[in-house]
Amino acid sequence: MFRSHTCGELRLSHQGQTVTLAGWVQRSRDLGGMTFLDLRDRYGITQLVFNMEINAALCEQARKLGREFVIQAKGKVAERSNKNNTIPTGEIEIVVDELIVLNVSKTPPFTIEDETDGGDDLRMKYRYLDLRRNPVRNNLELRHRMSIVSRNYLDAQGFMEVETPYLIKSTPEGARDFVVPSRMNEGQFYALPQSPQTFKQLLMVSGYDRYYQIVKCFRDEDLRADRQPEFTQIDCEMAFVEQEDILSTFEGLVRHLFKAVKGVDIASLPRMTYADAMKYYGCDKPDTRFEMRFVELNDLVKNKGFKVFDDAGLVVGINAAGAAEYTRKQLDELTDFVKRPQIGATGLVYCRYNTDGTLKSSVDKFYSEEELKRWAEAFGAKPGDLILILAGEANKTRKALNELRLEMGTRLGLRDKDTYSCLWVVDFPLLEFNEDANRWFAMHHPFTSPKPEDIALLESDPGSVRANAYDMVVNGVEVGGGSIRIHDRTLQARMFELLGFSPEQAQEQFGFLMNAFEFGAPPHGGIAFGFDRLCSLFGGSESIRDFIAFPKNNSGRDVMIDAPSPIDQAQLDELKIKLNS
RNA sequence: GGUUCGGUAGUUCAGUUGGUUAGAAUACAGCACUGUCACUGCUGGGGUCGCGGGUUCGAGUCCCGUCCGGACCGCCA
Repeated sequence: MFRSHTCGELRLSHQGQTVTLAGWVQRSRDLGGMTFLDLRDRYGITQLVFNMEINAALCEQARKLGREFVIQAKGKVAERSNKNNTIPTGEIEIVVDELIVLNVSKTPPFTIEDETDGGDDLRMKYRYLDLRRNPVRNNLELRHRMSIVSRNYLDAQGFMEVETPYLIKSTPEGARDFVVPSRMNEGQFYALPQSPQTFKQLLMVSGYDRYYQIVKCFRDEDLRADRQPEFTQIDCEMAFVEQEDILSTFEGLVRHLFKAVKGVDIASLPRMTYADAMKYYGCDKPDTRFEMRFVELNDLVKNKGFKVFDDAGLVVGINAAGAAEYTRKQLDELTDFVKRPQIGATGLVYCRYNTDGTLKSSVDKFYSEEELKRWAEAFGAKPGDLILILAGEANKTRKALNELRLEMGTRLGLRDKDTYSCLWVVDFPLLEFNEDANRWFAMHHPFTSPKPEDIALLESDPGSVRANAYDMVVNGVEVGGGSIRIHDRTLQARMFELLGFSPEQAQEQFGFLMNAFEFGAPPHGGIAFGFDRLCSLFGGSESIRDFIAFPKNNSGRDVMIDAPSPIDQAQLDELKIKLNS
């Protein structure tokens, strides 16, 4: 062994012991007559000391060591005369009498410190150096804990981890597939799974009635801070269950994770229907750390001569409690915020409830103080509050107000990252109509079952059919989602028909699943959690990249290994692939 | 596909109305220093101002294009 101890474990109780440590040179402090050297590994930092009077040659050797040299040092644990109570090993140091350089290092392009001087770009290029830094390592350690705790919980609940293939079949629904050419089957391609969806359903048919897998999934879509082309899911499926069984089982998982990893007790998760989420928060993943619910004003504001409101499909607002002191400048900022093309509102109406009880609005030319008072009542506003109102086409306006609500929540400090508000959003629509393609698409996926009481509507009004589908939302982040599946071949075939598949196409794409359903498929359903997102949420970060050892950048590139990259003509030839550019 | 912000020393950044030899901090190298722990002090080296074109007597600075990176919209069953 290269070491008897790690750099994080020696204490005063080890005083006098001869130890051998190995690690990286964090920093040296050369005082002339003596040299101090901080030795670092995954576990901590231990100070080595070299003294010119005791061993001049060794001291000279130590002075030559550069940052990130890998060394092995043997010596005696000694009590420090000047202790450093900022680190756990600060009471001791190693009086070194043998020093071996295991490897030299070039000067790293950025400092390997908690507060590094390196920018994101550079740190990604040298990710293996970035991973030496404490903040990044802590994130990966958190991820490790999360995966262990999840596995233990699911194992204790009788779930069995089964691996499913990565080289599978491309399917038309959903995200764009990553494809892999098959050398042995000329002109044919595998696809990487967007999720193990069909396989886990087949496992239910096989009788593995509690399945899980912590598994990579692949979607070839544009990226975001919380989206990578390859990401990890905690993928689960259960047989002989109803929606309620799934919700309680996986509510249990998340509460257990919060308790075991963060020491946080989470109350039983409230439920909100999709319809309510859209009506009161303007999105299907509301951040419920704060209220500020939407209040619709159509009845109060129409036909008073204000054209913007009269012409609007929906007039809806929020009450920013305690924000009445907002200045003209701040209100203009908010107006600019909602008018940005990404948000798309045409303007912002405010109504300030002054602390003296008077009301002041940007539209008080059209509305009397009496009417404004009624607005305030509708919002439950109190003196000192600020009402913000948007108007326009209903869906667009809700979406814009959702952004404004989140912005106000941030500005008013209502989105503390150490506060957790979890809920289930349930009763999602089964289908949504896509104008461009002029057909219905499954909102969750084509295997999601409709609510039994809504099945008749499939024929008359497909858009109003609710699904047995649910999302878990924490602090405005969709951390997981799932559904009760269709296990009946006839209903599944009807779904494919609604989605515009001919029976032949359905058979070709999903025949394996529908055929399986003819051999005794049990009722089943499941859920998948976005593991990277869950980790970033627990770690208090917006970006999932911080919790992935080797992430991709905004354009899906790995800048460290420089992938993707062209391949040799010989490889293309072997695959019978001809590039047309 | 679109919007927006950025690219200047190894690194993080500053750089005035377009005007002298492009600066600071940090890192690095050298010297001095026996209790430091962001050691300290002194000295030094270090620049294709992303790239290409244009305007101008003169461009890091203005214009056009392009490449790279970040955030976002579309997209993400």
